[in-house]
Amino acid sequence: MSDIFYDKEIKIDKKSDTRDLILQTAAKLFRDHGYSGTTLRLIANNAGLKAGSIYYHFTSKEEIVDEVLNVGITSLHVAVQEAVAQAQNKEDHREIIGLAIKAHMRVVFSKADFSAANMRLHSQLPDSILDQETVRRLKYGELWDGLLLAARQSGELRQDIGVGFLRQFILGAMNWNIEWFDSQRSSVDALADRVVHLVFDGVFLPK
Amino acid sequence: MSDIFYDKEIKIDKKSDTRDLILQTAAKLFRDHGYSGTTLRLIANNAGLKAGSIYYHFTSKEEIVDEVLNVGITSLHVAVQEAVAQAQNKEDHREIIGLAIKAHMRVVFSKADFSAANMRLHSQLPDSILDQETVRRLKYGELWDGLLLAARQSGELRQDIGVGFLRQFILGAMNWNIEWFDSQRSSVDALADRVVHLVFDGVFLPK
Amino acid sequence: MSDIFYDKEIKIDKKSDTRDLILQTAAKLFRDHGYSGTTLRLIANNAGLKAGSIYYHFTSKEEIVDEVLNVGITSLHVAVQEAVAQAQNKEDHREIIGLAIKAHMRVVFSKADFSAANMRLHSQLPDSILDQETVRRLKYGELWDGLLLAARQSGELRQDIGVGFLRQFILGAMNWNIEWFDSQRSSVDALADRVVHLVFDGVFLPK
Amino acid sequence: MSDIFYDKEIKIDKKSDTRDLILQTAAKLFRDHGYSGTTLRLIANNAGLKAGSIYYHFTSKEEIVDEVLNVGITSLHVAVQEAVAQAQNKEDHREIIGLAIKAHMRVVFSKADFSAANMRLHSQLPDSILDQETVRRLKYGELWDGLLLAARQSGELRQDIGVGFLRQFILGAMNWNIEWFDSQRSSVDALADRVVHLVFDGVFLPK
DNA sequence: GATGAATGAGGCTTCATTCAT
DNA sequence: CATGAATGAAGCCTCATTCAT
Repeated sequence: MSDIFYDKEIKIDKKSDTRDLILQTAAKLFRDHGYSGTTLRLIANNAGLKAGSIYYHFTSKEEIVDEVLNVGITSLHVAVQEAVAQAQNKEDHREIIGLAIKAHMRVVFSKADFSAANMRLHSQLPDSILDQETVRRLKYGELWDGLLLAARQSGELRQDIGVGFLRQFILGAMNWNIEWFDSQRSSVDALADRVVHLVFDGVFLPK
Repeated sequence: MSDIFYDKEIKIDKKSDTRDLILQTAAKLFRDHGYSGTTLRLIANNAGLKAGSIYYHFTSKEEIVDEVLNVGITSLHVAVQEAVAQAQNKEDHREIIGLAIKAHMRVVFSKADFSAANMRLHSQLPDSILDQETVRRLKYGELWDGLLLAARQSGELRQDIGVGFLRQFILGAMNWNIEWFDSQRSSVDALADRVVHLVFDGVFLPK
Repeated sequence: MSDIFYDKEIKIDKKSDTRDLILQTAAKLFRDHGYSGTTLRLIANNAGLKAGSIYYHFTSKEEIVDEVLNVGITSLHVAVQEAVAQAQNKEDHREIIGLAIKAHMRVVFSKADFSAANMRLHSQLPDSILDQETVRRLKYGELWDGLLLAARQSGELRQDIGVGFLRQFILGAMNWNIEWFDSQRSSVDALADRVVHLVFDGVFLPK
Repeated sequence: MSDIFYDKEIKIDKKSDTRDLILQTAAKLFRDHGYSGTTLRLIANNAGLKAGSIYYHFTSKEEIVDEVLNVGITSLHVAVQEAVAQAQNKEDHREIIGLAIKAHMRVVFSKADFSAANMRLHSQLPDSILDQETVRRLKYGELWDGLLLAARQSGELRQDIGVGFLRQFILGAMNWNIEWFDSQRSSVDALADRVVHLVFDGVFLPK
């Protein structure tokens, strides 16, 4: 995906327009129909092409998923990293982690669907892709673990539950929304605020 | 699924043994490989049959998924209902909802995989099945909404967030574990305890 | 190929009829159109099937070629071996090798086309098959080398040319006929007699 | 093929360099992979072009094969004719035919592969090409028949076998070597000498 | 009840070919 | 001259499904 982060240039690369279009289309379809449920014909038709034409841009279906997954997790990684960097100097871990959650959720619900596809496809992937994807996921996990560890050491975070489990809890609270939330009709930012609130303080009022 | 809940009857129906075996096998495979990724031949072979034989017991692949999904959500519904019933007279909403969470999670990780399949398959279903499944899901949601509404009205629950959203938050916290938790190696009950803890009180200590 | 050598039984194996039919059809087509030029659809149609049905009997196109090649070279090996065995006690190497040549040619032009396919396909095979086929060919070559070595040691054979080259010369003289000879219109035995004659004594009269 | 025989002209046609390159590349690939096994993309890549570019020089794949075949048989025809011409005045038919055989073999193993491709491709050709190619082959056959007829009438050649069959025997002895002989590692001239020897006098010593 | 055998539809992929640039 | 990009047809193969046995 060559132009997902560009800001000013109107067109960096005319040539890769179709390639990017295929990726965007594929991401959306993968997100909605799963790996096997997304056929190349489906991708092609939705991108205004014939199935065979895809092979001018990609060598296989697997190459497409792999790139979709990669863009998805990379977008998340970069966005969370940037969000965190802005609040790095502060010592308020609630704020840092809150910004991370909001960044993650904003990306997951952004137009391209890459990140949503990534979060959803994992269990359906063919073995040939799983390995690379797992590595990328681990790295993203480490980013979160760093944040959580710092917060824990500062004493603000609950101590009785392991960092790994805390990370999974937060991921679940964020990603499950893909299953039901309609970002066309409601504000993702408002959703993210509520997620932050519940993740931080729970559903029950303190006694 | 004809015999998943019976206790005392020694055999309801000898004939349906194979049918149940097919369903159990299918549930596990659906859970792991998704809808399109699970072929009838795969189900048949794993059940010790040939593909054609399945059609003596079911009329189509869709009938199989539909029943798997139905058993899955029904098991959840029944289990949660029973768990709640035992604590119904008490006024402690923390306990009631805690029991509900544990019941849900125990079923999701139970051997048969029906409930896990249900939670995972939703996005990959063909349209022909979606409607019935959506109805069943709604009913299960209402069960939870009842619990949450009572707790909210009692004043124990956070008031500033809608019941529907609270439900989704809890579902996310419970179901995401399917994606990573290995129930062969760790205790589901211990996992459930931590989920209850975090869902109730959040990851941060009260200030 | 399960029944290529049976004599009396009318049907050994009803089940493998289709399988054998596919092989026979494939052999003929491979012989005439080469490896890539022979499509599964072509094989299927000529065998009265639809393309997909072939996969009930074989797992891939390569499995089909491999078996065709195997039957082809095995038929040759067995036929030549038997022919030689009958004249083994004699010391007349002209007769032994003459019988070998006639046996090879009779098999190459027999109805099934397996041997003809084998002789022709070699250069077009995918790498995945080449290895096994090469092994089989080498064994067949060794059979001939044995015959030629014996004849050479007896003093009857020309000494100034290596056995390996003699073998290739004889193979060429026999197999080239596949390219032009029409076994429907002329006698293969008469052809074989002339081949024996020329191979043994050359085209020029002794001076 | 526009410049395969020129000696003196420095450049007939600069433009046709690429055309010739394509033909040379195609000849080699056709020889090794057969007709269907040789794709235009393969030819293009090996010639340092993109597939589409070939269509500036040729109107179709068939035109390419046709020209490759034509160059192949023409090279043979010319080479044999020239070889024979030099010895025409002599009455020694052994020498004349020996020179013809050596000329044929030298061309078949020469770098360009056109003749080798011709000898090998025959059985895999699409109908649309077969007719023209057959005509060319017949003419080449007549050249040989002339030589053989003269030798036969002089009494030197074996009389009991038809000229047509003698021709096929000699062609087989020459062409089969394409299947196994590695001209990079051994001398084609030495090979040709042995072929001449065996073709003329056979594998057995005269009794 | 179950299986062997077959099929039509459709999946991923390759190919010869076209054509605007 | 050459290429980038696309296409329709076809290639190999898999799948849900059928049905006689």
